[in-house]
Amino acid sequence: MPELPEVETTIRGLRPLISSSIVKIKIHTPKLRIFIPKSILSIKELTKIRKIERRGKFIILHLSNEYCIVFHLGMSGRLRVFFNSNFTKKKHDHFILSTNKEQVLVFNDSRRFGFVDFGKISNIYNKKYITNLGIDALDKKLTGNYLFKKIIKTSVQIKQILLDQRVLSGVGNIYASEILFNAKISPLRKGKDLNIEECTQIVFSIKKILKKAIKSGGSTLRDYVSVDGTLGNFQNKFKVYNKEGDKILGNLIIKIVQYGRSTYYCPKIQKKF
DNA sequence: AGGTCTGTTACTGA
DNA sequence: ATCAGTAACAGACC
Repeated sequence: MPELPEVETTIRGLRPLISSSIVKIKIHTPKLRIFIPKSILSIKELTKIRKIERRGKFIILHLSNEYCIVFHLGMSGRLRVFFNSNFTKKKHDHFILSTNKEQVLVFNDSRRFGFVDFGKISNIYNKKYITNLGIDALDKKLTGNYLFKKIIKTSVQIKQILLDQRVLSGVGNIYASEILFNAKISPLRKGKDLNIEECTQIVFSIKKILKKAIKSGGSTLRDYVSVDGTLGNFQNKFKVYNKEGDKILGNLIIKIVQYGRSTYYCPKIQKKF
């Protein structure tokens, strides 16, 4: 589930690490979606964490030496920060970083679809997983006109387009349904059939829903928690996700499968034609 | 026991 | 080249 709001909540929780220095790194499980580079163990003691950046669903810790550590949370990845004295290693704690301020940063990921990467900043920015990213969903440069131009020729359905990180980055399966409900656009509409006004509405809804979700600390399904262990709240504000059979003003919410993923929507409110 | 799940990539065949 | 469908990754949950 970690989509943009959960990743952004995580980043905000990591702020106390800024200007801390790394004193120890421990890899417990090298084999995640990609292997954790062994070179990460060569980080010199007292290298500083300079700043923390989000790109779509990626988290980048910039270090003082032109290197950086990248995290992707996949489906079940979580980053937690503990004080030394409060920390005991748990199941699926794959990567642990300790600082000179008695902080412990822990990457836990039961399904191991996430990853930890490390390298020179310039090399990381040239990696495919970064260069392929479309404009960040919360970037001011994401406009209705951008979306319109990007999808003008495609017959892919809009739900799938929103999940395509190459078009825009940050939206995942849950928020895609919520966004399209908010925009009153059917998930089945094809990209090339959407006009500029509809694209503008969709972009408006993307920003509105994602910002609202960030304010709620993201959504907690199963066991997502933020860096300090607090739960997200936005799942209580879902209008359609996981609401199959519910009614909104008498209109039924249904579940369909698109591209192998579930989509929830209200056909009465989100008309196809 | 079997189906489902929040992300992403790679492969197939049309 | 583009698109839809499927499988893969690995574990938890129902």
